[in-house]
Amino acid sequence: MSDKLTIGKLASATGTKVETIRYYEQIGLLAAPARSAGNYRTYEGEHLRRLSFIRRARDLGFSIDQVRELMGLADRREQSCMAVDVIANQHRDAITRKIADLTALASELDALIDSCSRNTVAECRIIEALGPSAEARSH
Amino acid sequence: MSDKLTIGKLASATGTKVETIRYYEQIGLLAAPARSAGNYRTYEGEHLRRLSFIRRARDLGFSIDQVRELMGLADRREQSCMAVDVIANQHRDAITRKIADLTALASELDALIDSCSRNTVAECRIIEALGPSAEARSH
DNA sequence: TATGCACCCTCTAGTCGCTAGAGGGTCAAG
DNA sequence: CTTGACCCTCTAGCGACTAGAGGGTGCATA
Repeated sequence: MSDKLTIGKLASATGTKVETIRYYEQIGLLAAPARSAGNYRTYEGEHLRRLSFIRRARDLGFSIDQVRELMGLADRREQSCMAVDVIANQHRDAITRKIADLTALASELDALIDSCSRNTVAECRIIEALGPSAEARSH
Repeated sequence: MSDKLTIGKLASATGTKVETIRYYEQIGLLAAPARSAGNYRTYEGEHLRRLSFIRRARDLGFSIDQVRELMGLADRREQSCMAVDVIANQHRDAITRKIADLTALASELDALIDSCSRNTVAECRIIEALGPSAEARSH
């Protein structure tokens, strides 16, 4: 029933690497826990909750700074949900842009790949396509 | 008619920052050019062609190491195009995976955002959703 | 009791692809 | 001859870790 955890236990409970937990402590994202007689970190249930929050937000692609902001909001519970909503929406917009960029990239690459007809490199259309553009050559 | 360029000219001709060009030289991606009497880098047409190639490949999302590999292949022109095709396809696959991940992320975020009904943070579903998972709580 | 082994500690440096800044030198125009 | 745009090197910083050196701790087993 004890909720004391070594760093290794906390790591496997949250799917985080041990080094990453120490890193989060170092940058002040996760509070430094008490130490045992042998100088081992001893984590409590609250640390587990915080780290779970951090990991989940990180998995959703929030930056460390955004996570910090979200945790600050979560702690001041009287305040409006709107600030949280704003952060989530900003992040959603960034993801939308990224997907669009990657999709455009993918079709460019597809065109390139289609044009490769297993010739020697001298005739390789991919290499050609990556070369200097026609305008650059015309000067 | 001279094709000698200062680093600034090369930068604006290729849409690269001056610092980035020096960085490419430092990591051995772009050959070091001759120097003028005043120790300025003096680039030739070949440098322009190489840097254009690099920029284009980087814009398509190839890593520096992939660019290095592609340039090596482009130089051995008698050899089969297939190695180039392989690199391009690996990269295409990585992009496909990234798009899938981001799309899944986007719908998770959408669900989160929908559930936020502008209440106080105490009832905020986004913060809840980011908290420790049900399994973690049940232990 | 000794020994082995998994785990923990700190500290430092490396990853990737640049970017920024300090502190200077060069060059061409006015 | 001065101004200002450009160039030089060197070093450190970004984000978010990751890896390694060189050591200490804790527990089980022979």
